[in-house]
Amino acid sequence: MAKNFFARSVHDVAPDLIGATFLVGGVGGPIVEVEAYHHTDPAAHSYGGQTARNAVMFGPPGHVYVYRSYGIHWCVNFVCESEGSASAVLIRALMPTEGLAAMRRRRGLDDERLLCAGPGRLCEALAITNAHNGAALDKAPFTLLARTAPVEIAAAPRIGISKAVDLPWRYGWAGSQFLSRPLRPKGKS
DNA sequence: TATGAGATCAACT
DNA sequence: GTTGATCTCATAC
Repeated sequence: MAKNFFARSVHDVAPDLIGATFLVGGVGGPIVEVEAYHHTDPAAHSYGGQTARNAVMFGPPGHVYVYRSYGIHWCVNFVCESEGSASAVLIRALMPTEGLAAMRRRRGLDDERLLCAGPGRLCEALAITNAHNGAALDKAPFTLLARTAPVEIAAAPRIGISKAVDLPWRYGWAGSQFLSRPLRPKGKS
């Protein structure tokens, strides 16, 4: 995947990541769910300026920002358009297709649908830790392949945040069985 | 099925 | 000292 893929607005990059194949050490699959964050967004880590934790978000695009959430989980972001804007895309879920045995072993689960349905789960399945923080996406152990077929993308409000809750900056593969939550913003079945 | 609390740590105030 | 871009398990309908 071209490096300048990430040298664009998060709102262009985020939808384009849906359907792109993300592998760590050959383990992973097509991304089905992401969320966009940039520094003008009160819910973003980069909101309010650079700190020790979010320094990677202020660095060059095409890199990985990893942080610990709730003391337990790791979450991965892809850094975008760094030109003073410090934005990133949170990878929330993907469809497990490569290295299923490794993912099942790491997660201690059989249910394919739950292997990568959520940021913390995804990181555990792909063995992502803060050791990867700041690493470049175009180098080992990472592999990122642009989607080859068009996909139906839906936007919805983000999850698990307390600020800017209504901003529809969560993007997902419509109808996928591997989302952390169904995408329909309103209404039920 | 639905709701609620606990786990556990690094960064921030 | 407080707070999360979360997940899992237990208990209650």
